[in-house]
Amino acid sequence: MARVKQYNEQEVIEKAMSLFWRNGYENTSVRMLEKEMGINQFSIYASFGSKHGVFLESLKCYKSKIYSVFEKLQNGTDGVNDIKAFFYDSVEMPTKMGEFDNKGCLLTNTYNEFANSEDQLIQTQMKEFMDVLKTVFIQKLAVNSKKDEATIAKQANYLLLAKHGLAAASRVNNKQEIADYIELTFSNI
Amino acid sequence: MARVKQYNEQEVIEKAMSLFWRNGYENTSVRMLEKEMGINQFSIYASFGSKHGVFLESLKCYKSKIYSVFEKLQNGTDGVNDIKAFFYDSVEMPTKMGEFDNKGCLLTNTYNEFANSEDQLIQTQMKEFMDVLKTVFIQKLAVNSKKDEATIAKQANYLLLAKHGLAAASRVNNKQEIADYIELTFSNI
DNA sequence: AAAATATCTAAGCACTAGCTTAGTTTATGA
DNA sequence: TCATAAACTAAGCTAGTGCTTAGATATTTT
Repeated sequence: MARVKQYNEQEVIEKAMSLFWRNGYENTSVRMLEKEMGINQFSIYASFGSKHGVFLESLKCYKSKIYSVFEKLQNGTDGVNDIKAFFYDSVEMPTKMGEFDNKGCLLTNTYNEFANSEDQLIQTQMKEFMDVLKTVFIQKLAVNSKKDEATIAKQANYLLLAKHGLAAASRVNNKQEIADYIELTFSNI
Repeated sequence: MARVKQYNEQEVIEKAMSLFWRNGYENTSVRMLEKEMGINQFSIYASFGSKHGVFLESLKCYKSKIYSVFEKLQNGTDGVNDIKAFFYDSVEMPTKMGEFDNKGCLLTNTYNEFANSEDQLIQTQMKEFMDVLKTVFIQKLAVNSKKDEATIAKQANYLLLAKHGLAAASRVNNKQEIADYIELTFSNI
């Protein structure tokens, strides 16, 4: 060994995540990452290989941050109400994480931004995330319910799309409008 | 007068609109516009001033194309069902217009893409569009209904956000999923 | 037919993107 | 103590961006 790294990779990735969350992937340049992460481009490429690599690590970092929220959803015993609480949690997450300028959920934002992209890696990760979410929704919808499978499937799809809409909305609309939206969304279930 | 234009501005704008619709504003370059419109960059700038100018004309062109759908919504006499039909029409519009690769509504896509932008002109146009839509929704919700104003306002907001979600969804989901989403969206209105 | 002038072509402008590299600095192990 | 090797700095690379311009081409009016 020789000279030692003057930065902590976990720390700089958190800063990168915050920037990607604020601006999305395409609207974040490596020069911006440089400033935000507080390290030189050389160090970025030495540690993460590419802008894409930084983004993948940022997604990983985000997932670990929201794990508690997702865990709460999974461990809940209140069926559909757990999903509703999850919607509220998703919207409030940025504030709770101290990311006051960030809007919506980084994963859902990414899902939307990469919807028409050819980036298979991100596409696959996002599809996995959505599939897991859908499975949990289906489980929750089945709790204490006499709904048939087809109805549950429809409602799960509905909630998944509503979650997309929420991500788009939380970038534009105010808290009250979002609350109204969530309440009406679940009044249909 | 001297030499005469070898292209029709209306025709080339329709091609530009199609490209912007497919890719969004940022992901469409002037070189791509050149190829799609079939004219040189000089001609693009001579006719429309800037990429931004081409985009504004494309939005105008799109608005005129969807006028019939919007007219149908306004002239309908079936209250909420007119809005529901409008949702279906919006999703099916690209297909009906022969734009099989295009997804969602160009205006809603633009609204989402420019949500966090500093482009005042586009922002204003989009806000106007959304305000008009909201006003119509409110009118429709009041038809043959005893709902109070507050309920109508909430439902109008809800439907506006649902329309956003639909635009995002129509870029990813299939016809059946979208139909399920629309049906559930209106099931409690 | 020729002068006038608008249109078209293609090259190039300044700038930013993601990424690389030559050369310097600094902590380490012998 | 000093060669070694990793980390760092800063400059630069290629390719792509929106936009401009010099010069060739074509159509119209006199």
